[in-house]
Amino acid sequence: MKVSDNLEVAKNANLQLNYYQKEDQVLLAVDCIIFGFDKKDLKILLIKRNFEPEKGKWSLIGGFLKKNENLDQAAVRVLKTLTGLSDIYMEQLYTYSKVDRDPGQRTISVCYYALIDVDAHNFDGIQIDSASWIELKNAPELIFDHDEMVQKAIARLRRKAMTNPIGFELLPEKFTMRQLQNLYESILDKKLDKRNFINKINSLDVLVKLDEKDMTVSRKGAYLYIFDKEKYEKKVEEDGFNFKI
Amino acid sequence: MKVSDNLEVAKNANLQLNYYQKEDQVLLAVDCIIFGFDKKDLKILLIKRNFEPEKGKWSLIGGFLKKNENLDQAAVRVLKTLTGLSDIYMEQLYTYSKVDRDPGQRTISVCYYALIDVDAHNFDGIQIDSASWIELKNAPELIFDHDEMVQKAIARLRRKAMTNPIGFELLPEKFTMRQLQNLYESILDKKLDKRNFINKINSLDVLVKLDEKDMTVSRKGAYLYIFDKEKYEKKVEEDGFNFKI
DNA sequence: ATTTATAGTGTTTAAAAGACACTTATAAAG
DNA sequence: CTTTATAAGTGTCTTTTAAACACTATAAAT
Repeated sequence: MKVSDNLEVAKNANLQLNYYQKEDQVLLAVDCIIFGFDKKDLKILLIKRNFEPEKGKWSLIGGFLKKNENLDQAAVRVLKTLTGLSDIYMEQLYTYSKVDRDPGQRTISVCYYALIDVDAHNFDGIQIDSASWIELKNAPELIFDHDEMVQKAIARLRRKAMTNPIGFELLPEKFTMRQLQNLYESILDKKLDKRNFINKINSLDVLVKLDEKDMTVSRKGAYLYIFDKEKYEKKVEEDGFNFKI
Repeated sequence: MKVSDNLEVAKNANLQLNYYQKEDQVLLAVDCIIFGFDKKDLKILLIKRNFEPEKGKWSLIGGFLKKNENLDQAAVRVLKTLTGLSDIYMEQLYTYSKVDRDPGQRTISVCYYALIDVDAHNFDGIQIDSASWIELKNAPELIFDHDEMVQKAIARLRRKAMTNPIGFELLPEKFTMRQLQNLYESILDKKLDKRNFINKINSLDVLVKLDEKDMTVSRKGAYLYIFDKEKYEKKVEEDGFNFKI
């Protein structure tokens, strides 16, 4: 008895239970672009694959959707399993489906991106030795269509960071104006005018300036700020406020 | 011999061929939100399901991904099969995956939206009697998570139409300024100032004003315009031009 | 010739974005 | 203690873009 016959038997028996007959099933992968910001540079977390196919090459982290979870949960699980991190900003990006995108097996990949404050989370939790933070600019070639995914994630991050307060997810809770500006300069990949940037940010009126200073950055030190999420949400709700940089 | 046993045998035999062992497979559906613009109103194409589950209820059109095609191709095929239309603007929107979203069977749905000029395409091609163009504002409740999909599609269309020349996909090749304004008013669901709108559009400098007039709209008649796609693309390439309404 | 319905047309004001340079606070060095 | 070095902090003017606003023009129908 051949494998295919056996599958047919199983399928046919199973189908009595289902409405959608004879449709093809596929493997659903979840791949994650993990962005981190480290003082001056935007980085992504990559791994050197220690399994086939494409063993030894650089890749995004990923996993497979399980029957009893939705995609958001799968993305959270993948991130948690491989980095130990939880309670992280994640967002679905796009679904990739080229027929031969994965030479191992027909696989569709739903891509997510995550934003992490590299400093605040100690990375003892990283479950894989082969994972490294790599500057976006120096990123190596990745397997499959992962480069395409990263490009789309950067475009999304760029757009989204200009219209939503997600940049703060990449910063420590307390940050200086210069850090915030550095972050936006990294995301947009261009220099911004310091005075215009600060005026802009202040006009949004969603930061709280602390008395505390960060003395590591200069002789003079720089005041620390925090993002006032409650205030932001209240403004959105009450005045239809639009975060816009 | 139970079905599950049989499946296990088949699976195990099969796995020698595959890299990714013991991962769950799922059904991948493709659902389409089809937008049409009919003189004054933004509409979507809906069907009354004549099959289980949820037979008799309103739904988006959809189908299932096949082994030998990617998602874009599946979306094109679904649209073609059910409406006879091809060469239509389509774009992937989002992937929906709630565990119990489809009571029939565990199904993940990748959602697309399409933009159609209702007038230009004669709908003799429509393959299903049960399909109807329904004004967005009067749309009935849809099955599963289809309402959520439509909401997201509207949001996407709104954003995208403000920053890309996709609105023209919803209009006849030749259109009046008023039609274009009506379209944007429908998409944004708010009134726009006629003079400001025309000034804005003219400043973009991507329309060609024809000598021809549409005499059906008023005694005076209204000049017809066409979108100059070549000019637009040249501007984008050469000057980094940004379509922005 | 008059009516009627919609097309077509500019200017002024307000708001937002962009360009631009000097002073200040503090720690470290001497 | 004085000097020095370093990045922080701060405002104004100009340009561009968005928004408010109302009358005239055209052609068909009567």
